[in-house]
Amino acid sequence: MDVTIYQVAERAGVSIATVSRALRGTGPVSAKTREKVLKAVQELRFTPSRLGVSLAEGRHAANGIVFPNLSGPYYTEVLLGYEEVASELGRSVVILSTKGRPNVREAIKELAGRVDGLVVFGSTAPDDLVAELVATGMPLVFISREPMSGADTLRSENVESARRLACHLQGHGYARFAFLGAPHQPGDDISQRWEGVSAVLKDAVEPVLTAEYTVDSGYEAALKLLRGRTRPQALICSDDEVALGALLAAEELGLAVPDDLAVTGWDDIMAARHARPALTTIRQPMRELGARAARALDELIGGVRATSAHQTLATELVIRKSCGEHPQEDPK
Amino acid sequence: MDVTIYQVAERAGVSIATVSRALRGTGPVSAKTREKVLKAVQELRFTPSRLGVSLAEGRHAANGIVFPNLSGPYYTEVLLGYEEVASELGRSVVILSTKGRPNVREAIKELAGRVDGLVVFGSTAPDDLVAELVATGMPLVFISREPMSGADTLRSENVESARRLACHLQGHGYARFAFLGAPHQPGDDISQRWEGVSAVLKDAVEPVLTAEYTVDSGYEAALKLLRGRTRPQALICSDDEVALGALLAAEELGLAVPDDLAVTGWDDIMAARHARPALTTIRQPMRELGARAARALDELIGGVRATSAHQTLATELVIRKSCGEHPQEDPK
DNA sequence: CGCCGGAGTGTAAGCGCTTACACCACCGGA
DNA sequence: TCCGGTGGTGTAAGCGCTTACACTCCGGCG
Repeated sequence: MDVTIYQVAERAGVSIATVSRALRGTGPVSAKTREKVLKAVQELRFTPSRLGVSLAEGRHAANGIVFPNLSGPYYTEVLLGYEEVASELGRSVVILSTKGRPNVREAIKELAGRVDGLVVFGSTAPDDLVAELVATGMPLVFISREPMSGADTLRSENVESARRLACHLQGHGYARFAFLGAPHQPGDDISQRWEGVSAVLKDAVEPVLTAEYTVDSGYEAALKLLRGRTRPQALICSDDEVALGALLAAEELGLAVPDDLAVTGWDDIMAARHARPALTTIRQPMRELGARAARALDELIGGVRATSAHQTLATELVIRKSCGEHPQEDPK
Repeated sequence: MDVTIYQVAERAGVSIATVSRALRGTGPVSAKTREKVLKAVQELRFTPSRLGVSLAEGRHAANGIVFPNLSGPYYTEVLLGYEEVASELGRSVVILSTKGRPNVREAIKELAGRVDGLVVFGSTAPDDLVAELVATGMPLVFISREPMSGADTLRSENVESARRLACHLQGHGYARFAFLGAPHQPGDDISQRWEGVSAVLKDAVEPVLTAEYTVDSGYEAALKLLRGRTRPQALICSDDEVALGALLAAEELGLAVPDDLAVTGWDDIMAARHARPALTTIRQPMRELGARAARALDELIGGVRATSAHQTLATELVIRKSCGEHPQEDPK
């Protein structure tokens, strides 16, 4: 910007303190003076410098968020919910995508330096960096990470949801299952999903790795798997994108879904509804996740705790065509 | 943050000027002194305050971007390309979504106050606000807005692409068309697409309004249209989401796509590929759009113009199943 | 032997605000 | 009439940096 509070003060014939008070409504200012100030502000098109304000106030009035990428709808939706609430609370949001970035540590620290608090997706920051951040005392919310002290955590429910899904598939009468997902770390969403699925299906389910959580890697993995001798009857995919890839693979191999093969996803992204057959999947409240993160951060920053430090949000099983035609209702 | 340059200076037994010089590499510092400073920095875990640096340097090292929402993949992809390049250039990105926000003007001004430059999607800011922003002299890049002076503009090609699509459909032998799109303003993407389509198809195409650019409104509009007496043979949709809605409507009415009805989209979002029939559509280089915006802004801020102030990016016609089985090749 | 110039460092003036504190009227009550 | 308040305002001290400028050594040169 250009025009400063000094110019306004001079034009209005008052001191800068008075201008500040008139503008922010702190402290008493006579009606006449206020008017003069406002007039000068108008004429000069004065906007207080954010930098000056922040430096003096000692706060950025901004929040950060760190996510791996935005290609799928998952992070996007969370981000959207986050931005909406953050800006309701008067905070701008600064984003950082770590995908394909060489210097994640630096970038995250840099980001931390320009915000009052940070939301971090579990998968994006290595443990030691997390510890370092926590040590600084900065308000922090982690999404999909194991509860820890020194920071809030937030995630949607996985284990029980996975159980429900597995039971539902069992109800269809399938006996051989595969679980398609990239290598996962202890405590992340995927490993929780696996935990739920394998608890129900026991030996009947086999874990299969994919390279990533993308359509292409889902396609590759499914292709390989389905060409094998003992083809599973149902593919439980760790997310919708992998499932879409599996659908593509099945199509290519001439397998009918769901008659020859059932496929399920996770997240209920947009394409899940439009795929044919439409994907049976588990809907995560992604927007809500973002919104809660923003609120939790705000409380952390403000120092008033109204909500719990560690939240788990409920999910919903969305039954469409890809798991079979006549589902018997979920037994449990 | 907590520890300041003064503490570092004291611990290292030097002045703050020397600390600053040692850290930034401006001005001469003896090896011994540098070492002392770095040691103190380590021990104290000092990180320069972004606010202090910015205030002194007179720059934010941050860019803003204003978009309507993130629900579709279009803005998301642009954002992603933007963030990637911006951060390569050493700039953070601050986002602002205008969807459903009451005080857009204030929000945009506030955003403008915390960045060095702004990317704005054409549809989000009213003309007078645009003028106001331009008047401030702030570096500005508008996406999908008519070229103007005082700011860069960037968009992907529409008119010729629309022509190509229309010709392709004509090649299928269709004679009655409808163009599905929300009310558009002069100069925006949709009106350019309509321009291209109607230039080729003339009276054979009828414009049909949708409430928004969403699956639901596409569905509604298509349902109404397809129930009418003279059903069009091909639906040219203004974007993929509308087209997906149209697909749903056709399915509900028992119309086979593409045998009974051809449908096309625009953007080539993820779901376009996975819909069945897969959508014929026009692929925009969304990521590239964002990347270019970031670079243009950087040049604007730096004052070095390497690229043109007004760019138009080429698109690609992606032919899939939804427009018909045996396309004769595009005549033009 | 006196000077010049450059390396190395410190001092202090900003950058644009907020706000504690001091100050000055002026009013009403004793 | 005097005094304690209080509304209204200015002064100045930060907030955490960067950097122009001044200063001090020293080595090298004439």
